[in-house]
Amino acid sequence: MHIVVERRPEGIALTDDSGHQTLVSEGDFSRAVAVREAAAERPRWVWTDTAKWYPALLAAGVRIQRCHDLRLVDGLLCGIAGQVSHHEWGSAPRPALADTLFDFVAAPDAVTGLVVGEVWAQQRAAIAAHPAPLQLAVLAAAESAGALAAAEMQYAGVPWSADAHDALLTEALGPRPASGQRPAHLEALAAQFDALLGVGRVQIDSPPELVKALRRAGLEVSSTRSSELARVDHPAIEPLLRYKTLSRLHSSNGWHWLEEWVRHGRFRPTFIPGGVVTGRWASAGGGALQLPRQVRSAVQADEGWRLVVADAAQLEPRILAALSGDAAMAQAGRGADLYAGIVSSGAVATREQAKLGMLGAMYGATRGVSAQILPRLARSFPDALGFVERAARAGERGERVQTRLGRTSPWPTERVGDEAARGRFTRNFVVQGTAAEWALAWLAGVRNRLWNASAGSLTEQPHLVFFVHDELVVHAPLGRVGEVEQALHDAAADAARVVFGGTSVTFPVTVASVQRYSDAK
DNA sequence: AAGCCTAGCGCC
DNA sequence: AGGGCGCTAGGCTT
Repeated sequence: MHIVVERRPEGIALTDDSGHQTLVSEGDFSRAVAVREAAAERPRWVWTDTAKWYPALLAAGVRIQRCHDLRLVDGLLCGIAGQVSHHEWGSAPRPALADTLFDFVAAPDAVTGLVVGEVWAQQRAAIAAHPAPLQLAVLAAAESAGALAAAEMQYAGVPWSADAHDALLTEALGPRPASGQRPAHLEALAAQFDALLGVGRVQIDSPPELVKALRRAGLEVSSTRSSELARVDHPAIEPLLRYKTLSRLHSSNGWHWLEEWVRHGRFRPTFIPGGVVTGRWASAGGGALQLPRQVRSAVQADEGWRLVVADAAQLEPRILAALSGDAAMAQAGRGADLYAGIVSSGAVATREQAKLGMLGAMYGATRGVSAQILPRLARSFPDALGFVERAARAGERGERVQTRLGRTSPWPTERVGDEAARGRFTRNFVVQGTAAEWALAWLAGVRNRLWNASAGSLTEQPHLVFFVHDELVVHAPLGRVGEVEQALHDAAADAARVVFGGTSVTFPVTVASVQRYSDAK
């Protein structure tokens, strides 16, 4: 079922696939479709799937402040129960659920007894029955708020200068070639590589052929990975590595990408809340969460606007400090740079060691420099390191682990012999997943503050345009940059309270207001 | 031709 | 090195 939403002078018109039409006022629309919580002043829309319904509403100029997304909460609850959902939320939804938005509008009196009402009641009961109902309710609300923000960000789009993008491509690759042709700079590098390697023409784009050619030239390589090639001492390697970097730019974010994904000065990726098992978002279309630094100078605010770019500093180690209640690590994080604080504590000698060691602790490093540093960190921060160790042991025993707000890791696969891998996964899950919760709370807090400060069209006000795990970008009119910066700081402080219910760990965010994304850091 | 897999690399 | 992703190209199978 697809519903077309149109805003008209007399109200909001909804038309379904069969041409059946309903007309409601904006106020009635909200009241009819939303299930109003008894104690809440603001209506909360309860619907099957934000990603399915909200885009049409946004296109019609309707903004929704709060919702409960049945699909996403179903995912949370099924994850906790260790089960697979019996609902069909995908492309072929169960008719009774898929049609409910329209049913609510068409029959606003019949609130009780409708399927959406039933599923919602079941979900509320399941949350209430959970050992930590308050945390889980927060998670459900945050997940749902994220879904609203995701749809709004796609609607608004990332402001993108196609001219600047084209210019940087031309600078790096040479003029745009005819379709299917290799850009001049790539052509030159490939020729240079062939000449220096001296074994004839090499199919440089084919890893197996490339390995064979390198070995023919007497180089001991087992792959074409850049990190392995970089260790090889041969004059042909430098142009090869340069070729690989530029070829990557060309194929992943070149002219073809630009034509495919940027329209009318906006890049509109689909954000997928909860798309990753840990609760992180995924994306689809244009590789939004892998936007290379190389092209970020093409992300440019509109005339008279700014990009307010905010980044949570050392989010994951701070999350670990709060999760574990490690007072020494909380102390190390009192300043703007937690890694510098670890150095000041005397645990390690350099910031690089602090960073490497903490990443190793959270990812489960077993070898190399990172693993060597671990014992020293464990002496200085036994609670933090003990916390991830316990999560790892649980995973190795085949158990599941939880984030702070209750998102639960999946049951491990049956394969024998992968205990160590399971331990690394659960070790990281608790930190990455709780960091995702903090970021979601931050995002929702920023969104609420922007909402409360604005009326009217979404894109005429300061609005979120981009979110990558621990970083937010708001597109804001020049005159409102100050309040947006404040909102980003305030929401970060709130997020710590929302997720941890109070912690001595601080979560500083760096904020930069810039014309181009690339100028943010 | 379409779908799946792997290698490799971009991001956090 | 070690966690989580998406995407592209090449190369395979169907």
